[in-house]
Amino acid sequence: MEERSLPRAERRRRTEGRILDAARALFADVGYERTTIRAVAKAAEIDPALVMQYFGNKQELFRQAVRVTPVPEADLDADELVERLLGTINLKMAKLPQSSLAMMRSMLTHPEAAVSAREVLSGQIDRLAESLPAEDARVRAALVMTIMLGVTVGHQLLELDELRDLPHEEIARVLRPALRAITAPDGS
Amino acid sequence: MEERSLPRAERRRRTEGRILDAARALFADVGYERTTIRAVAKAAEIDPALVMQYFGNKQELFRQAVRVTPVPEADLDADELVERLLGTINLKMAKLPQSSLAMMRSMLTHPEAAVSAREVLSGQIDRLAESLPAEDARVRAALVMTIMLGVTVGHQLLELDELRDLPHEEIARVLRPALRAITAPDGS
DNA sequence: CCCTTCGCTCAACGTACGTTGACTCAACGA
DNA sequence: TCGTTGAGTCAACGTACGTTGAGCGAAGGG
Repeated sequence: MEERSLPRAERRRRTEGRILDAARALFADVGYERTTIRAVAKAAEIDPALVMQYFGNKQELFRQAVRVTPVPEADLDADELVERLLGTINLKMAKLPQSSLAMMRSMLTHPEAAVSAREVLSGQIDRLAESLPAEDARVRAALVMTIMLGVTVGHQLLELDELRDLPHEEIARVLRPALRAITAPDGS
Repeated sequence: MEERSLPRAERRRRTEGRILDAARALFADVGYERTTIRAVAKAAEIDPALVMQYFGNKQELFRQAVRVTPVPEADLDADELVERLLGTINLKMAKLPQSSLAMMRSMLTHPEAAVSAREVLSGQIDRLAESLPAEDARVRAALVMTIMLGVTVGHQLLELDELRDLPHEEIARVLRPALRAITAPDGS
């Protein structure tokens, strides 16, 4: 399959994909403000104006780039959810999805990214809180999620030397008792 | 003491103070990129050009605004350090220093803020690691600090509903066992 | 084969920003 | 009192950005 003269639909799909990939990479690396339409276009090897034709404006490009398809999960108990969370750190070592990194990178400085981040976190807090017995379940669930947020930020975005090249099992091993201490108040 | 006609030195001091206060507030609220010299000047009720005369450029203004005077602390053991950390959450309820919030708000999108954040965190990780017995002290210290980072981000910057108006004692109460689980590996 | 559709480029507009240089005027020192 | 210093203002420059509209050329349908 040569580069030129593909069916129109296919050609459109590929171009849109290249734009989204380039946008995700840049949003994840430098955040919303420092990512320019021009830079996205150059990375996707097209003209800046084409980005506008595809997505209308920068805001909408960001929206599409970070759109995360929520994975419907079966009912899990607290311990299983904690393991699932610790597993996402694993994922992170091999790179958390660019869309998530893009959202996290921008959540402190771009209002709409902040809204998305709050929504995603609240959703996960709700799900975790449901499987916690304590009456302060929401507080505990929120703290678990902010802990994961902080570790991910330090590890993936700030790239702290102390965590950078650490086998994910070790992070999980040290973190597990801490999360358990929150999810299982007085020893389960 | 009237507003006009103060001694020159005093007048200079006050103007510089107003600029720095305005800059800190804006950097803390919207981050480095969205904070404009013009907005800082308007908040300080002066001309934008005066900001340049005082600080040279935006980068240097940010540097001065977030400059944190590190408090030299006595030697503390791990438990005392954890309590100290939990206490800073207390401080946060009554507002963490604007300079710290400004740095945190910008750390994911402004390279120099990221460097500062890493330095501050590394310093605290070092200090905490010294008072931890385990051989993986640095990893444990790093995780404790990223946990505090995440809770602070969720609480102060993202302002998650679940944490927003929560008495700091409650956060500390739930968080304490988790931090202890990391600093005191197999029960101290 | 021709007309339409459409992916794509090119050149440009308007704006907001950081930054600069010339200027004003009151405080200051002799 | 007079010349100098320095705080503060004003108008403007250059630039980078998001965004737009006209146009080109190949694909697609009749």
